[in-house]
Amino acid sequence: MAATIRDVASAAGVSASTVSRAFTAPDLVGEETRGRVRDAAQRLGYLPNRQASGLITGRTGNIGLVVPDLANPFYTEILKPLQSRARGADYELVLTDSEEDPELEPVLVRRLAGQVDGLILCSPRMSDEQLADLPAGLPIVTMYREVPGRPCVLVDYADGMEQVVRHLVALGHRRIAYVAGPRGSRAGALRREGLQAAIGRSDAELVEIGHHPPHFDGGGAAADPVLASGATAVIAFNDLVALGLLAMFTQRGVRVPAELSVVGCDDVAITAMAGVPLTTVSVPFARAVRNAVDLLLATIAGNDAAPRPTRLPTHLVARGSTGPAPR
Amino acid sequence: MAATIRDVASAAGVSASTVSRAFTAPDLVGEETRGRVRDAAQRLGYLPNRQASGLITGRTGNIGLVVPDLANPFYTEILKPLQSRARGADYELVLTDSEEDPELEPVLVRRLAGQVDGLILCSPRMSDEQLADLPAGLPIVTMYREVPGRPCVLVDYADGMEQVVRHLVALGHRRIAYVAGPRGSRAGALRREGLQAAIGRSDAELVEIGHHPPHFDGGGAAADPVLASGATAVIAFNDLVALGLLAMFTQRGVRVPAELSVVGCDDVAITAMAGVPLTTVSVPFARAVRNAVDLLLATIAGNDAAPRPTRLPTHLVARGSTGPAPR
DNA sequence: TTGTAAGCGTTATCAA
DNA sequence: TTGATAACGCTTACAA
Repeated sequence: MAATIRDVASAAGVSASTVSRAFTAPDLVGEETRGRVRDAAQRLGYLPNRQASGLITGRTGNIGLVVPDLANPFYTEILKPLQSRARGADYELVLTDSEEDPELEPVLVRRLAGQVDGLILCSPRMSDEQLADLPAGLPIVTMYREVPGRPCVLVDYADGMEQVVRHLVALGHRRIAYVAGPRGSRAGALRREGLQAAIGRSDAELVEIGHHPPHFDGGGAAADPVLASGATAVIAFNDLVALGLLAMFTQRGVRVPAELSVVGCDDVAITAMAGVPLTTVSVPFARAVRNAVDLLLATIAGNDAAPRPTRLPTHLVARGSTGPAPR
Repeated sequence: MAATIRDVASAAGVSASTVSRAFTAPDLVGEETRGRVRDAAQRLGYLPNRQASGLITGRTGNIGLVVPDLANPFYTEILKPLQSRARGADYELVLTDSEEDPELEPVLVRRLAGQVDGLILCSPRMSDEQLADLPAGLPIVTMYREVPGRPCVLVDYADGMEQVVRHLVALGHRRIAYVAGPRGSRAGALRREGLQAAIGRSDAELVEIGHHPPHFDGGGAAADPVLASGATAVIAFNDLVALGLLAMFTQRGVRVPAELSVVGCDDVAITAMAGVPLTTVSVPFARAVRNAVDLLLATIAGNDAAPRPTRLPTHLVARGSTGPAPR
């Protein structure tokens, strides 16, 4: 059995309370005593039992993450920085996949509620009502979704789209296709708005190709409609769709970017590894997740700052998939 | 505040123990009573406090996962099936990145020990001694690494390499290059052994290109040596390296597979999305992780089966990056 | 079938 | 600066 606080106490010849204090409030303990306690603990391999301390302090030492789909690189991209920052603050990370199911999400949140000190909801799919109905006392930070009264971290997709349009127009493109993502997507709505606004300010025109699944195959399915549209450039909902387009264009013998330019969105790690390196809108994943964790920790600590959402800039990364419009 | 077992008890007009039993051993409770308790619990939104029950049962309801690098798709690939299976068994998943640090791993394991009922160690980097020194009472299953006395899930890389060699030889390749991974890699050792054995049985020869980092950039760096080697086919340590090779070959104007065939290893999701779809050795990720979870749950339950490691088959997936050897 | 009471390992309060 | 003691919310003998 693992050593308990009492084992350490008797080994060090002090009471359990002193051992407890030696770890949680060292300055309340005499220097010499503290040394003895530390030694005894070391010798016995004592580690405080988090369940027991949590029972009384009400803290678990865990933070939870809920994402719609762990198979989507967009969501796994944040894992490394998130885990790292959590550990830095001495928290463990509890991971949950909501299977893109809006109804499952609130259930998962409630289930996790007792086992974490706070939650990061990444692109939650649940309705605004469900989001508002979440236990008020539970610290929650959302990413990529705005929730009134809760801290959230957003990225400026609209501006990213503006940059894309400027880039394409500068290259001479005047007819630009857009492959939309799933119908209900909030991120999609933001991108489209930004896109339409930017197009409106330019002398180019936008051809909407319609909604497609946000995966590689979705891009494959959209390729022929894009070719039929007569556009010289296409902007995809996200990088995976762009990669799907790219693959199908190759299959059709359409050269990128000589005949057609392709732009993705998000800049997940693999975009740079594609056959034709993808021009895309870069989301500052590491920064976003750092912000989210910091906001969450502040909320857990009771510093209810951040009434305004944090909005992070995006920027265009021009790689090999875009070039001058063909004449 | 969240409702406690006492709140439910008084709401249902029974004692706390009855409420407890109604959830943990329903058949010990009268039907009518059970109904009243359930109703009251529902009404109050009661969820048992895991810390409190864990304190007495000694269970946490968590299983931990330790991986070397959360930014590596090879490790994120298992997340979805792992999380899913864990949830199916009513466990939460606690995620940890060991930063490829052999010394950090045992520390993390010990830290997690108190907070999980068992651990899955994915490709642990620590030494055999450190592995053997881990707390004996802690249920642990390793993936991709054999540990005497512990259940582990392995995949048959040697046979995968055998299949690759047969495939390439059948296509007429007689001079085959191998780009090795990091020097200490155990997976690499297995692959190389299988490779050498298979080459030995064939009439082809193997050109070893030397050790490279197991990432996209490692592949880029290996590309020129491969070209200089005169090989007509190259097998890479893993898919990322293969993708790096592919990209650099494209840059050098070398056509794949017309002039050179390329083979990866693992079949992470992105291989099928590369510009030239990659021929690779497929690791049955979902099956492997299901096995690992099942072994872990059995070990937690005290069914110390599985003295023998589970060894899963791999299979070659021939895609577009391999073709007949040039004359 | 149900209730009473003890105790899991810790922290917090209070007194010394 | 330290120690007794009472919680925290739950499960589990044991008794009824």
